[in-house]
Amino acid sequence: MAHSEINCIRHVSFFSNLPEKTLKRLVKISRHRQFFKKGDFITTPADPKALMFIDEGRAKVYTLGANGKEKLLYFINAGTIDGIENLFAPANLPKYVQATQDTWVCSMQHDDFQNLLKSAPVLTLELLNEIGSKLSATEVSISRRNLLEARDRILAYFQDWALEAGSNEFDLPLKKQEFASLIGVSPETLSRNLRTLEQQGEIKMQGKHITLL
DNA sequence: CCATTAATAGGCG
DNA sequence: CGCCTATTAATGG
Repeated sequence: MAHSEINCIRHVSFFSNLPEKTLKRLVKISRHRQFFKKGDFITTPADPKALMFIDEGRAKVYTLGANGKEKLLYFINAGTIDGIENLFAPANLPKYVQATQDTWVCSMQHDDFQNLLKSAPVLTLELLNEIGSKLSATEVSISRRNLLEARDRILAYFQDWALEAGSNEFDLPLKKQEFASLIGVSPETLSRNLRTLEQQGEIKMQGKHITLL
């Protein structure tokens, strides 16, 4: 199926409610369907990218910890955007975005985007809302890492995913390895905690299929 | 199938 | 809890 530039923009929840006129202007300043194969870096500290969104595929966003190990920050999936924060602070923490499967991204240059913001108040408002929700998501993530024990961090994520799935049963949306990195713990520790949780009757687990009890 | 990657187990600091 | 290593499971070609 051919790539529709306007639909590509519209699929981004952040943009979907904008008037047609604004969408067209967004299309105009966008670079479309840039391909990255699995494992490719979409963004590195040396090559920071503009505001971008995933048209198709999936990528992980991470920084490096003191020991050089990667610390997973979050995933970006089809229809989500990333890089908003760069509009305000060009140089922030070293960030890597790496495709975890074949991925197509569309992107915009910050300058172009900012110019557009000046003449599109609705877009500006949407942008603020997006930033707000991202900020609170980040706060949740940080507080979980700092305040909760590994065991409770795991359960916190499980509860989120159960809510998303609308069921007590769901599949892990990532590899356990990646989950471990996300909650700031080694794969071994995650594995041990999962086993403990199972023994305590908190969860049931068959591979990636989790049941919250 | 074989080869590679992911997950688990156990020992130890 | 992290790091290391061994073993087993899952995955991909």
